[in-house]
Amino acid sequence: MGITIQEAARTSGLSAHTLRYYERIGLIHEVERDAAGHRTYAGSDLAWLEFLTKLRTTGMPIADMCRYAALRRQGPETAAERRRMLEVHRERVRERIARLNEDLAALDHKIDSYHAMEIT
Amino acid sequence: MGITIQEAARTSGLSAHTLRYYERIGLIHEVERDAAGHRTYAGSDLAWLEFLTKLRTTGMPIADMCRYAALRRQGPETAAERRRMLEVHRERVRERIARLNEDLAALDHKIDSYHAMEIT
DNA sequence: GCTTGACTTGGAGTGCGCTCAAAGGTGCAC
DNA sequence: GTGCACCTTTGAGCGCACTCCAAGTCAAGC
Repeated sequence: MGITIQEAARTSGLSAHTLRYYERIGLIHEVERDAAGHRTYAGSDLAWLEFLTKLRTTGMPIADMCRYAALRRQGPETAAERRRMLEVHRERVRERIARLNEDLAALDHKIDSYHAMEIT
Repeated sequence: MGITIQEAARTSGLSAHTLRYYERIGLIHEVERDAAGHRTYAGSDLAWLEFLTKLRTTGMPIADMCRYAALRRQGPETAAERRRMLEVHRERVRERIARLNEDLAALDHKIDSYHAMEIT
């Protein structure tokens, strides 16, 4: 029961290096070990990793993710605080998407002007 | 004619440090100097900076921006290549927005589940 | 003339998020 | 039982994009 670090790396899209690093800084809680001392990742670990990578790709700093992970380990009484963290983060993501859309429009405009240059 | 580096910093949203850094690495071409050797930024410099910051905030690496800047200095015969660079970049930006929207939806879902926890 | 303050330079330092190196343990195939 | 692949650890190193420092220049105000 539980998959190796290489399999977990392939599944999560992170490197084995990064998985160990995440555990070291407390982002992932103590992964189970087999008799040889090798890590074996459970389904719950993979689900958590998937959520973590969503936070990462949406730009949450590692430090905030650590804070979230610490709250999660403290138990259900921290649920409201975790929710607030996510809400604040969501707002930032929304702003970033809005900003990206604006800049994308400017980029479109610029590219159009290059096309115009080539035609004339 | 031309504004000081501090004013250019305020206008562009970059720091004076960063403006000098950008010039050093060739992102901005030799800014005019006054009698004292101080930089004086022209309107065209500010327009270029504004465009550069759009490239940055949309995630273009500095190295690519340098390449774009170098092509631009070479003159109009590089227009097609610059356009292609922007088109490639635009595609990446579109993908990133799409990915962010997906992750935003997942975040919404997660926040909803926290709300559900609190109600029950 | 002296202070003040904003500017100049080259090079070193910083923070983030990994990424790798070195040295060693474990278990399976032959 | 030897080789090999794959795992372990601690701690150092890296790439990016700045960011700052030290030492110096210059113009204006008193």
